[in-house]
Amino acid sequence: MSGGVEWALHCAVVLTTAPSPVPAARLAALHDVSPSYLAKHLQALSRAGLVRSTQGQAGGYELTRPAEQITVLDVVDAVEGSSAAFVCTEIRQRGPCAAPPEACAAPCAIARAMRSAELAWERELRSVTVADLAAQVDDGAPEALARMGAWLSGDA
Amino acid sequence: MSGGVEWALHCAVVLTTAPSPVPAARLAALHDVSPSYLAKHLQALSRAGLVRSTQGQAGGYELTRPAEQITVLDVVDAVEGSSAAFVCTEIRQRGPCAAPPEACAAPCAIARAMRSAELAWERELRSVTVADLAAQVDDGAPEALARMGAWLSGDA
DNA sequence: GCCGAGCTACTCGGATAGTTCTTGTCCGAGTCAATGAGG
DNA sequence: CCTCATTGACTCGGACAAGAACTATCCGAGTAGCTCGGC
Repeated sequence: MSGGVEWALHCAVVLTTAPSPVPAARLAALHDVSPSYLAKHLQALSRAGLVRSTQGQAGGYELTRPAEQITVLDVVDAVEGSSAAFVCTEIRQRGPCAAPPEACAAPCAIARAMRSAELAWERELRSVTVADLAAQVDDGAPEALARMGAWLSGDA
Repeated sequence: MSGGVEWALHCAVVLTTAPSPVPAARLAALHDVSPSYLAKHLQALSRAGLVRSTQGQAGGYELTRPAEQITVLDVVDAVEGSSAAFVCTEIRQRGPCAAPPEACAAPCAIARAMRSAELAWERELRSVTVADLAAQVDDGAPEALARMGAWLSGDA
């Protein structure tokens, strides 16, 4: 899985506390990661409609919806692409013992099992929102999130 | 996800019906895939202890356990490697607002959410055995599996 | 003091190289079965 | 007819290239705010 998913999720969590737009460069400085590369992933979030971008001075990124309405799956799909990890190439229809096409209306048993597992994975990620993550962070280290929000808004 | 997982699963299912060892070349011919590349994945299965390999004439691969004792997760882990897809790089400990190391004994909320999803995925794959897959194939197309087994053992 | 045109500086967005991982291929080491000679 | 050494061919196993995807970077298009002159 792409490592940018982790960055995007952390950005989404800290954006929860920022009242005004935050530039990508500042988000990168907060996490000490490559600014240019982080920008790429933030663009993916923007294309998916999770964040809104404003240009010019005092511009940056901000969430478009309340954090309670953004699931972890939304962020992962935005960065990774929503395509399934396992793709069935229908090899049962190939070779000397190929199954007739009319018998292949339904996906094969292997594809069904893999799809079922992916659905379980998605269901789990859909059950956690960015707001939940922020609440857990605040439970573990109170005021840490607030300090980050203040740092993003104000001083260097 | 690696495409070889599909090949390995199909091979495991058809090996259910073969009483004697089957060479990799014949498995490749049955599915009309690259023999050399399929051999690579069968070696992975062998390293994981799912299949036994015998050399020389009349050699080939055969399952080491009853198909009821081989889960889909076993095959996927053997081919893909059992490492987690999401790896937390602990970026919370970096940057100007870094969390103190003593507060990071437990994994962060993001890593927990991703891990939980992966566990759900693994649980689903662990609940399906190769025997289940074979039974479903036989339900959908009766005798198709038997025909494949006969082709593997005997004629060209 | 108020308004507006111009300007500057800052922002995002997509197009551009480098590196790692997956895909695909090949040939050598080892082994089993068949074969033929000998007893 | 039985035994056994030899041969042969077939098997796996790991080492070797090609392509794609991820990682990392840069510069141009566009915009918001600030500045300065005019009214």
